[in-house]
Amino acid sequence: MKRGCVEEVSSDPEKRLQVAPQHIVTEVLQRMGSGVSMVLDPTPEGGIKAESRKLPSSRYKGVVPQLNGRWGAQIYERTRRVWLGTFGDEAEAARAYDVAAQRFRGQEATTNFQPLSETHDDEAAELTFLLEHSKAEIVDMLRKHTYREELEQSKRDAQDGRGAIAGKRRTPSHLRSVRDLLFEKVVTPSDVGKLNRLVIPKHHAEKHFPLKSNSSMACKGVLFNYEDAGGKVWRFRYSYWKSSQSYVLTKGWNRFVKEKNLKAGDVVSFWRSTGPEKRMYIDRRTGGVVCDRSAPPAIGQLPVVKLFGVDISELPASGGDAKRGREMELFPPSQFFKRQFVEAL
DNA sequence: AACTGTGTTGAT
DNA sequence: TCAACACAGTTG
Repeated sequence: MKRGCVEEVSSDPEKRLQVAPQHIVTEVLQRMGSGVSMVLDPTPEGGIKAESRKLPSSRYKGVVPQLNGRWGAQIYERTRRVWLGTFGDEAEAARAYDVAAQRFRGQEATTNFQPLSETHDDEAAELTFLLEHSKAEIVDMLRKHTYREELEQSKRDAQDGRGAIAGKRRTPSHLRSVRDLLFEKVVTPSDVGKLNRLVIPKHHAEKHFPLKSNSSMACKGVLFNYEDAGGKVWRFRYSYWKSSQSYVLTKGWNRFVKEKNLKAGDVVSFWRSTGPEKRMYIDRRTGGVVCDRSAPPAIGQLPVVKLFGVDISELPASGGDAKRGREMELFPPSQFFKRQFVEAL
C-alpha cells in the first residue's frame, strides 16, 4: 500500500492514454471482500450473486485482478510469465506493464498509455534509463515500487555528470571485472542489530560517496546499487543523518544482513569497477581474515557459472553466438531462488 | 489472516 | 501470448 514518495512526478499518465479502455461501458461489479468461488457471499445482489464472485477483468493489458481488490501486473516472455508486482491502483499496474513492455519489446511494444517518445527530453531520458538496466533490474524496481524513484535519481545523476562521457556504450562484462577496493568495515553489533543501518565511517563516506550537503540528496538520501560476489544486486539507501552526524546505509541494509547472516565482527568490503561504468560491488566475509587486495571478488570468470545456486552454463544458448548471454545479470528478489528469466540481449 | 504470485488451462 | 482461475507459499 505504501507508495514511493516520488511517484508519478513525471509525465501525466492521463494525458498519455493510447489504447482506449475497451470496456469502459460495463463498469464491473464491485468486488466485495469475498474471494473468487470459495466464499458463499450472501450479498443480496438481486439475483446475480453467481456473478458477484467473479473477479472483474482489468481494462488494461497485462493487468490482472487480485482477490483482495488489488491489481497484479505481468508480462509474458516466450512461454514464461514474468510477474511485475501488485498494485493498489489499476492504472499504476498498467503503467508498470508499459515500462516492462517497452524494456522487453522495445518502443514498438503495445502499451496501455502513450509510449515513451524520444522527442520529449524527459521521455528520452527514461528510454535511456530503460536501456541502461537489465530486464531483471527493471522488473525488480517495478516489483518493489522503486522504479519512479530510481528513474528520477538517474536523471539527477545525468545532470551532474553530463558532458565528457555522453554517448558511451555499455562496458562489456569482461571489462567490468576489474575492481578497486574502496574500503572495508568490520561491522559492529549495531550495524547488524535492529537499527537496520550500517554506519559508513565518515572519512570513507566523504571520500568515496560524497553527498552535497544541503542538497535534497543529503537529507532524503540516494539509492546505491551494489552487486555481490554472486552477481546479485542489492539496493541501499545512502544518506546523512544530521542527528548523529553520520553517513549510513539504511533501507535495504537489513535484508542484506539477514540474507548474508552477517554477524558483528564480520567484514563488509566496498568495491568499484575501474571502467567508466563505476559499478559498485559489495562483499562480505566472516570476521578476522585480512582481505587480499589482489584478489577482488570476481564474477564472470568462474569456471562454473551459477546464478543463485542454479548452474546456468547448461541453459540453451541459441546457436552459440557469443553475444548471447551478455546481459545475464539476474538478481531476482531474494524470495525467488529459481531461474526466472535469463535474458539474452 | 492477509496477501502475493505461481501452476495451470483454455482462448486468441 | 494472454488472461482467468485456483490456491500454495509468504509475510506481517
